[in-house]
Order: sequence, then C-alpha cells, then structure tokens
Amino acid sequence: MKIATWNVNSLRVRLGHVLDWLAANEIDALALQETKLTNDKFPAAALAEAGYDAVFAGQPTYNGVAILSRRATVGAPTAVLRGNPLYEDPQQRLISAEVGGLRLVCAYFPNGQEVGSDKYEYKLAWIDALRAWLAQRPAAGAAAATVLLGDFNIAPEDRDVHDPEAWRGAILCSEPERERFRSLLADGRVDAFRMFEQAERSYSWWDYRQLGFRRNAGLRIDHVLVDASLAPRVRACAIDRAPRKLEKPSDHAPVIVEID
DNA sequence: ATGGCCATAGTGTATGGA
Repeated sequence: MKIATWNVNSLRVRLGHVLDWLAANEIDALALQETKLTNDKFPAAALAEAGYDAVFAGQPTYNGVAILSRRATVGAPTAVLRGNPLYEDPQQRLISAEVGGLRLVCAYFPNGQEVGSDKYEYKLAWIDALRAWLAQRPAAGAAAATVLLGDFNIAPEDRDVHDPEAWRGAILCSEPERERFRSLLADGRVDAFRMFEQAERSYSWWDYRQLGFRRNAGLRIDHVLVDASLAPRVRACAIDRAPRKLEKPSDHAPVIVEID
C-alpha cells in the first residue's frame, strides 16, 4: 500500500498536479494539507472521476486538510474524525480516517511565524494537544495501527536543514519544536524516512524566493511517523522532488511511504 | 542591503506562509 502526504498550497491551483501525480504513482492514500478551500469548493467530483474518494475539512483562505483513498484498491475512508476532540480549534488542521486497515492522521501543524510569538505558543499548545489525543487512542490490537503524516513545520535535526547555522534556534528549528518532534517519536513512533538510507541534503520544502529549489536551499518539514508496531511492514520511504520542478509548483514536495 | 515569491481576498494591498 502506497501512502503519501503533500502540502499542495491551494488545491484549486494544484488540482492538475495532484491528478497527474496520483495517476503516475499509483498512490492508494494521499493526505493533503493547505487545501485553502471551503468544503463546498472541494473538487470531490474530479477526484472521484480519477478513482479517489475524499474526506476533507476546509475553511476560507487558510489551512484545510483532506484524505484521499483509491476506491479500487483500499475503498473509501471510514471512521472519519475532523479536528482534535481535546482541542477546540477554528483552524482546520487535522483530519483522520481509516484506510486499508490503517488509521491515517493527516496533520497540518501551525507554522508558528516567530519564536516567542502568540502563534508560536499556539503551535506548541496545538502539538501538545495532538500528543495527548494520540496517547488516548486504544492500545495497539484494539484499533488500527496509526500513521501520523503531514506538514509538521518542524525540521527535526540539523541534517534536515540546508544551512543549520543560519537557522539555529529559528522558527521550524527551535529546540522546543524539536523537543516536541522527539516526544512524538518517544511515544512509540518511527520516522519512516530515516528508516532507510537517504541522500544527504534531502528536503521536502524549498522557498519560492532566491531560487530556493535550484540551490536546494530547503528544509525537511513534511513527515510520516508510523507506529512502532508498523515499522516491520514499512518497505520504503522517499521524497518525490518531481512535482516541485513543474510550472507553478507547490513549495512542498510529496513524501511517499510503502507499507505491506 | 535581511528582501526577493506565491496564494487569497478582491481589485488596494495586507496577511500568512516557512
């Protein structure tokens, strides 16, 4: 089963890229972030035409998340939950559903804007609440194993940053953010990307400015965390840079994980 | 020199992203 996550930075603008990419890569489930669409504008019909069922949680202008599943291979998403029951949040950043026997949790972590700002405090509180909710899930065996995937807006280590000194302590790289990423792992998850040999300077986001992609001036902030119980079934994990090379790309590349 | 781009709402230019 091939599962992926992609911050598309407007599904309206990127729908063509998403459809082309799904067709080319035989993706069974796709977690989307920053759809930037209200639910009435979600392109469910076009996706259905392409063979994908969708569940989504949107709002005007900002945020917005969705989970797509390939009808022919894994069927429609079930047991859909929007948001975190432990954390009232008007921002649509979280949607979860069962697909192909796995619990997928699609997350768009807050950006945080600047260390010490109100948005930064919101980011940390949002992550703490996510952790608390995930910890409440029934014990393994009683429910589907979980894949937590999305745009975490955290570069976990210096090797995930193109210029670690320039980014030292900055938003996306600050120690409190990294500590929270590590705590999500310590709770019993594995960073699927780091289970495998990867090229040095592997990133999932590149700034639109300053020829960021051409210079590979990027960050690895999009992640797939699998429950430790799932790790033996993970066959591969990779970042696909191809869509970042297209005309009018998202600034993020998709991350694909293959699970038996 | 610390910005440069992109999307949205909406038709100016501000906000947010990372």
